Amino acid sequence: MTISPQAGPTLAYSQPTSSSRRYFTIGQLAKEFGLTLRALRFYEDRGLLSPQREGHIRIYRASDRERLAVILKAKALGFTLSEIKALAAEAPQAERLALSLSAAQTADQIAHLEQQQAEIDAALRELRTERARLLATSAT
Amino acid sequence: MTISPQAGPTLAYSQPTSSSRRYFTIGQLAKEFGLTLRALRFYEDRGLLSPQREGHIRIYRASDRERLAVILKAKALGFTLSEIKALAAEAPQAERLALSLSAAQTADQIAHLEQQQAEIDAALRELRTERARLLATSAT
DNA sequence: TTGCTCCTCACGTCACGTGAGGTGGC
DNA sequence: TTGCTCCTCACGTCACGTGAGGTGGC
Repeated sequence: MTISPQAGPTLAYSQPTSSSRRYFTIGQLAKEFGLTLRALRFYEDRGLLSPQREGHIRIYRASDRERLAVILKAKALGFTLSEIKALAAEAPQAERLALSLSAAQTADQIAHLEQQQAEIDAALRELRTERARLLATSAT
Repeated sequence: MTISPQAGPTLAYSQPTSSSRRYFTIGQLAKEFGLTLRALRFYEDRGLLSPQREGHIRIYRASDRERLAVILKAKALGFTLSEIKALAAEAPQAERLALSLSAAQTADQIAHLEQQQAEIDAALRELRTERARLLATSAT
């Protein structure tokens, strides 16, 4: 969950300890990351993951698992899946599993989230006032 | 944009001054509230508005306009359209254009928004750290 | 045979956006 | 005739949820 220590404009997960296994089923990854099978298949459909196949069955490698971690990290930062796909595509060859964020892109996303934050703050202020009013009224 | 001064668990817009006109076209309401025609038709499709018709053309009355204001107010508080529909249906007969919010519902919505706020706050913290790192790196 | 995990459609949800193709009145 | 506003489909977008119907191996 930490930003990678490498220099340069990249975000990445540090290698988790439990990745000693070489291959993962869709069920294993879903459980580990708290996702549904549908979500994992959807990420594949959107071109964000491309596990190998053994017949019809998906086989995820350690690199797929790392990439998934990066995807979820970026989602937590508020990027859409298509933005994530683009950011991953821009990443330098040596860091195919990371995201490439420029200072400008980072600033854009900050502005975007600050906007949402302001809307939620305004709603919360009103709702708290309203709740106080309701409680005061019912107590009377 | 203020909570109605009436006693009781209701939220409503105060009557705006420009409602001297008795009827409105969809275009007039869209412009006034900063919505698209599609949005207004969509609210109708979801059963939140039911303007009259003159042939095929929608005719909105002052009461429709007030109801729209309530809908947008509730949306700003983070309620979904189906929640808004339910809240409007629960409102007492005499306040058909208002929303009926209980203290419990208000508390639920506050909790919901606080959850979102926490996620956005966490994302913002990371993005600001990352931006600072990017700027420091590029300055070196 | 049951139970578990995996698979591929494919429609549903949320709140609209975006044409396509057409009408009515100044 | 042009321009404006209105209309009804109906598919697209976003990130999946949710069955339906079927397979493979212990």
